[in-house]
Amino acid sequence: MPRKSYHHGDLKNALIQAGIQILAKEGVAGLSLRKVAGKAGVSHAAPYAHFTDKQALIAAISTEGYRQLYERIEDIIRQYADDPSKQLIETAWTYVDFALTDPAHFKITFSGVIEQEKEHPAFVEMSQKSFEAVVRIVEACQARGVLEAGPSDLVAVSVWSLVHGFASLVLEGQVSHNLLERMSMREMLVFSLNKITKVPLE
Amino acid sequence: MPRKSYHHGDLKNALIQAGIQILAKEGVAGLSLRKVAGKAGVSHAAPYAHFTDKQALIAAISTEGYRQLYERIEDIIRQYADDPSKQLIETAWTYVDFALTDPAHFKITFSGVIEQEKEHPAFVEMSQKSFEAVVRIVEACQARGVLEAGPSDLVAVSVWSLVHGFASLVLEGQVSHNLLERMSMREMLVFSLNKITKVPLE
DNA sequence: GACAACATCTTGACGGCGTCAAGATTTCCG
DNA sequence: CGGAAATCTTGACGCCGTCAAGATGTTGTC
Repeated sequence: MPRKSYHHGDLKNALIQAGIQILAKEGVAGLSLRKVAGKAGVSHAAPYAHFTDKQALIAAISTEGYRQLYERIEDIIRQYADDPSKQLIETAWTYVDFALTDPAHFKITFSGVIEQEKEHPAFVEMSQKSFEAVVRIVEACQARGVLEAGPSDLVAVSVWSLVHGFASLVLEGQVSHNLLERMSMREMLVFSLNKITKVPLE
Repeated sequence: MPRKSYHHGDLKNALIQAGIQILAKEGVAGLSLRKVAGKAGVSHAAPYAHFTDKQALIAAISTEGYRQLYERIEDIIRQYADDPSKQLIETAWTYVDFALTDPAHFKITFSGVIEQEKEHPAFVEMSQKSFEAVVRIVEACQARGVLEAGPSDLVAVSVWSLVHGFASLVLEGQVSHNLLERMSMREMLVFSLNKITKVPLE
């Protein structure tokens, strides 16, 4: 798809999308600036007009991953406005589902591929917004007696740890074949979540 | 430190150790085969006599990370042979401590940097042995009523998820400064662990 | 409407990287 | 002792991230 004009028009977003596609097809190791540029139909150095270096592009791709997660969480909160247990489960599952559906994008977003994250304010902002959404869900669960009382940010760290850890273990294939024959991913996730709730979910 | 003879003698292990040192000083991004070779005092292609490619060296470094963790877990099990609660806490803490002490080595070992892990049997074996050690601790905890009954491998996945997730969040700086002022890492970890035990630990 | 400043993109170059092939050196074993 | 095998070096290849210089298009100003 060649472009008509010398200027691309929306190269920055095109590069981010190209990057996400390359991640899906070739994994984290296959992601290079030159391939991303090629896929967007520009020369190998064109990305430097929009990103200071490769890390900046990775940060943008990660930010987009966080943004997608955040949107889904907000949708779930709205959809189950009066059912905090459901909010908790579905948010946890959407996280694990992200990991299973787009492993490389998940890894680059949530598994510390990005270094010096402090230098990428947009990334920090999206990660904080997502965490705050989890805190809101935790507070709603506490109000209904689904989770024990206590500092909501602290409880949110526990919940977030459990879910992130589970997704990581699944991605790394550390969850044994034996176990997977006995129950589904979702059942295992709910089993784990039930360990930290006062009331059984689902 | 030049070597006397043409042959190195123990180049394979020297390369692994050189890799671990480079990880500590320059992080995951700074790890290259050529630098590892240089640090070991051999030419840039010498590693290929011992590793089929860079992934194989990374797998060996990861296996060594898992081996160190496994040894510490076994020590803890022996040291607290009649106190499963202590085994659980100390094993969890040694995992988080690894992440804090040697972040890059931890990431490369436990955060899915290695691809196609099935092709590296030594790595798979060490990861299974470590998981089985956790299963043993879980079973001991269940026998004492510290953890609820249920399939021990399933409960172990919950515990392992929580601990791995917590370590990852800490490494990525997702645990807020605000929270860290109120309590220590270890207190947060114990707080989370207490959520999944029947009896308070510590 | 001209033109200057600016943003965007191309071209070409550099060193570092993973990898491979060919050959040198040393060790091992019959 | 002598050849086979293991180990290491040298040199090359293409891909990579990055930078500098210049070409091209856009925008704002008088």
